[in-house]
Order: sequence, then structure tokens, then C-alpha cells
Amino acid sequence: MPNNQFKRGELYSFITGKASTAIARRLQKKFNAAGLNITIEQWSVLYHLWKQEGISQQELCNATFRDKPSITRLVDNLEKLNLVKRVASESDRRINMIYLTKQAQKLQEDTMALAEETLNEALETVPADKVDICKEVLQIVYDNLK
Amino acid sequence: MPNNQFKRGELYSFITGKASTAIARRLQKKFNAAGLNITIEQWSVLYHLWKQEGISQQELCNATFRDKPSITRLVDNLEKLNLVKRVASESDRRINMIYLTKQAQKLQEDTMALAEETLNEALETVPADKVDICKEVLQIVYDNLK
DNA sequence: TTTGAATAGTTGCACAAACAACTATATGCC
DNA sequence: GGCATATAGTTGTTTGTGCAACTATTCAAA
Repeated sequence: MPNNQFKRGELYSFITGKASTAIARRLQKKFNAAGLNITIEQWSVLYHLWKQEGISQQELCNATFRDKPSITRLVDNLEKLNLVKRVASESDRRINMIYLTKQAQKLQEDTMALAEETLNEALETVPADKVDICKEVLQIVYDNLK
Repeated sequence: MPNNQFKRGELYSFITGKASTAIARRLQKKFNAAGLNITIEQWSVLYHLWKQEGISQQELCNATFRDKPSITRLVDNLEKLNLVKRVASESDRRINMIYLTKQAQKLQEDTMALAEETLNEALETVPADKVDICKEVLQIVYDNLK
């Protein structure tokens, strides 16, 4: 058995994701304090659209590691907030291309700054080489299970 | 700036907790496949009650890193499933002491085995010393933000 | 001892996730 | 061309989360 060295408390933390939950909550509070009326989940969709917009909902599913109903409803809510719009594809009418509004483009800089700030607070006092190893392990975990 | 070395994809993963989400999903599937009719969140409450039962809902809040309404509803659902029962404290009538049923006691062995199995799959190919560093970093992150 | 603050728990609301079942469109094979 | 199958997206249901507002009980200080 390769890694059967789990003590109980640690097993619990790994499964429940205490650390990432804490990071997400802190970031959400920063959004709220800044008067940015979006959720972390909505931000995670915008995050990928800032990298490339005009992608399909299915591509958003893959990018955000969510299923199709989740993306449908996140896009619904982002549309209500006037942050994205669905545009039916000309070549394949099953597909919605998702585009950012000007309002959403304005959000990028502020929210990314708050995200970096949050991670800096989270990783304060952690040496950079340990952070690297941690990122590496989490990536392998994801690849092992996806 | 201590740890401002985030590349974008990594920032995203840290905040969204891709790895822990993947672990939780895998474990949920194992529960379902084994015919164990409980959610990961319900399991996380039972997990602490197996260590010590007869604790208050507030103590469950602290242990599971959830707020009071979340615990109220998780205990509601666990009670519907006949896995726990609320017992009003004699000394302080505001407090519910939460006790396990026999049915819940039977669940411990099987679910813990599936949880360990899941973590072994997740951490296959990861050297033990890197796992230790990862656990350490995640603990510091949690302590920095809580 | 009474009154105000703190604590334990519950309820309502909005948002999100997982699953199953559904519609609409496209594709490929005969 | 026509039908089976795959793909893109939507909807309904159950469960969970976070926040605010609420009730009940306890505690502490005037």
C-alpha cells in the first residue's frame, strides 16, 4: 500500500478541502466588501472567459470541472447580471457561444487583484519551494482521479 | 510580496479546490456503488461523531468548519435517515447533544475503508515526503485564514 | 432581581452541485 | 433520403452553503 500513512484528522482535511474552502470564503468576503456583486463560482466562469471568450458552454464545463446543468445555471445568472450573453453559433445551432459584456471586462482587473491578495494571505509564511511541491501534489491528485 | 509567484492556472486551482473536489466526488461514487445512502457532507458529520458522540451542534460546527444553519440541516437529514438523534441537554436546555444510532455505528468501518481507498488512489505515485509537505502547507493555509 | 448581552439553535432566502430525464440539432451509416 | 446515435443544452428534484433574522435559554452586572 503506497500511501496508507493517513492519520485521521489529515484524512478528513484532504477529503473536505478545508484549505480551499477557507480560501474561497476569504475571497468571497473580499468581493462583497468591494461591492462586487458576484459569487466565487460566477467568477470562476468569468476567469476562463477572460482568457478566451466566445467558447461554448461545453467548453466551460471542461474548463471549470463542472457538469452541464451547473454551467447552464451559472450562465443564466451571469446573464441576469448582464455580465455575459449567449450567442447561438451559426455553424452549429446546438451551441451557445458565450461572450463577455463590457461590464464583465471591467471586473477582471479588480477581481484578479483580490484573488492574488487572498492567495498571498493564505500562503504567507509558506516557503516558495513548499508551495511548489503542494501545487504539484494537488495536480497529480487531480490527474489520478479525473 | 512573499508568494506572488502565481501563474494563472495555478491560482485558479488553489481557489476552486479542484483536487479536493475530485476526491470528494470519487468517494461519493464509492458510497453510491456500495449502496451506502449518505452524502459526503453527512459522512463528515458522522466522522466526528464516531470520534466522540454526545457533542453539541455548536461543537459540530467547529469540528466540521460549517456554520450553524448548515449543521442544523445536516442533523435534520441524518435524523430522517435514522443515523443520529438529538437529545436535549439537562444542564443547558439550549443545547442538543447529538448521538449515533446503532445503524450509524455500523457504517463506520465500511465508509472509513472506502475513504482510505480513495485517498490511496488519489495519492498513488506521489512520494510520501511530498504528501507530508502538501498536508503541512494546506494546514498553514487553513490556520492563516480561519 | 431584573434587565441586557451572549449563546444555541432554527427558519427563510438565494445560489450552487449532482443526477436523471428531457428537447433540439447534427452526424454517420444503410 | 431516412433512421439511429451522439452531442449541446435545459429543466426538475434533492441536498448543501452562506447570510440575515429570528426564538429560547443562560449569564452577568447594576
